[in-house]
Amino acid sequence: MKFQTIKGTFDRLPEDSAKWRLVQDKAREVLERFGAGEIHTPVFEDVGVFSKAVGDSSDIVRKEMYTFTDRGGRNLCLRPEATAGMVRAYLEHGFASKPTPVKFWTFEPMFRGEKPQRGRERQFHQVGFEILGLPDALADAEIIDAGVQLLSSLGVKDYEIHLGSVGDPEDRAAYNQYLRDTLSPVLEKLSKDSQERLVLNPMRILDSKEKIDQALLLELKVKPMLEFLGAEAREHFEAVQECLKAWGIPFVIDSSIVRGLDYYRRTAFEFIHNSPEMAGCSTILAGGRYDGLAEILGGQHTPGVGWGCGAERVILAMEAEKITAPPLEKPLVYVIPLDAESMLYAQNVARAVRGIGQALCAYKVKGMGKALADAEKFGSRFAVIVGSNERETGVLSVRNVVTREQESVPFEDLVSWLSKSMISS
RNA sequence: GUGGGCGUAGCUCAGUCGGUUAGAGCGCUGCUCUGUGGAAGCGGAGGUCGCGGGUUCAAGUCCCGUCUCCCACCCCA
Repeated sequence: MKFQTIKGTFDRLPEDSAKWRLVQDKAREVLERFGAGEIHTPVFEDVGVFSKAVGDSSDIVRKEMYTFTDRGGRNLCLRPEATAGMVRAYLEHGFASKPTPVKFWTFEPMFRGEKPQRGRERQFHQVGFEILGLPDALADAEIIDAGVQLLSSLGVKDYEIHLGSVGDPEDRAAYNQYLRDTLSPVLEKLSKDSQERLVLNPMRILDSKEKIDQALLLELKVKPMLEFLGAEAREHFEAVQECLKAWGIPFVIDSSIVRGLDYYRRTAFEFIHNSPEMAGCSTILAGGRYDGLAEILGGQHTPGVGWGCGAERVILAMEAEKITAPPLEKPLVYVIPLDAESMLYAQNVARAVRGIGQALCAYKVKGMGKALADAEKFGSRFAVIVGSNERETGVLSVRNVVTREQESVPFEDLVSWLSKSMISS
């Protein structure tokens, strides 16, 4: 084979479509009930939209973005995440003058040059939901509720909501300073990765997988971020929890939640799936608050909260929980021409049926047995047999593929006959 | 980006100690078979044994490199 999909990408085949369609349909249904409008931003944008929003120090910008220059010399990139583009669109189209809040939902591919693994592709797909214009904790809670509703509508149950807060920028700065002050004296005792983290992003040391790091954190009794929240951030964090409790949404406080994207403020959360098959890709939905992002993009201050939900991962989670999607529509009829002379007539039958449903017609004349077997292989409900008798009389032989009952139906009555049988079954 | 595992037909897999023309089942397809069911029988198509080099009289098999996918990291949805 000369060509194949490039690393980290995959073909989504017809046999995969039922699950994908379910995810997309439920996202639309659930999120539009929250009042979200469907939005689609371009897959490529000015690289600045993401490098500014996500942060130059983030791994996504530093080593995972697909950037390129077009023929006009423009510096572009394939979008690595959804939020920045949606905020850019919000600003560009003057959504600030629309009633507040503005809610967007989307379902789009994202691109990151990561090393592929299960549940981790270079082109992956996210459902996104954003609420723009509301600084209130109520919006944070609502957006988490929307995530819960989406997963519940898909039948996904075996997960936990981890809730944390990264505070306001000054809280985070103070905490990072605290970490540097506390850990610098013992720099040599940290793992090599964490020594780098201490310079670049000290908070990442907290969720290091290295035992020596964790032991050291314990030994030094390093305080969690949550103890550094300012009064307002703390109040906000507690208000979010109050809402969730009031709505009976279970969650666990997780002070180790660290965002890879710099624009997050205050609330940060992750929905983490429990099944062992999801090890390594257990975060199926994640998000938080990003007040300040609009200003970074050159707009006026616009608070916002949102999340992204990885479609590939949710589908893996559904498979782990043995959830199946409803099958896609099967052919209503399979038309069988019995001789070469009936071919056109048979096609006419199929064309008529397509007014109300899916119709297939055989392209070759085969033995009756083979043809009926084909009707079943294609999954059709009825086989319509067209031979010389049928052509001469205009009365078709319609056979139920499952029950094998057969009756004669005049061509002109076929569509209404089929409609009736669809209702009665 | 680092470390490890895998790779033979569309799918699931066999292939001995390195030995002649690389096999099976399923699937696809043709015929037996021009008016009623998935059968059966007999055929056919489909492979650069992931790719490239090396060792050897001889490589699917041994060695090296490389790519993919998978696993653990990094990181993330």
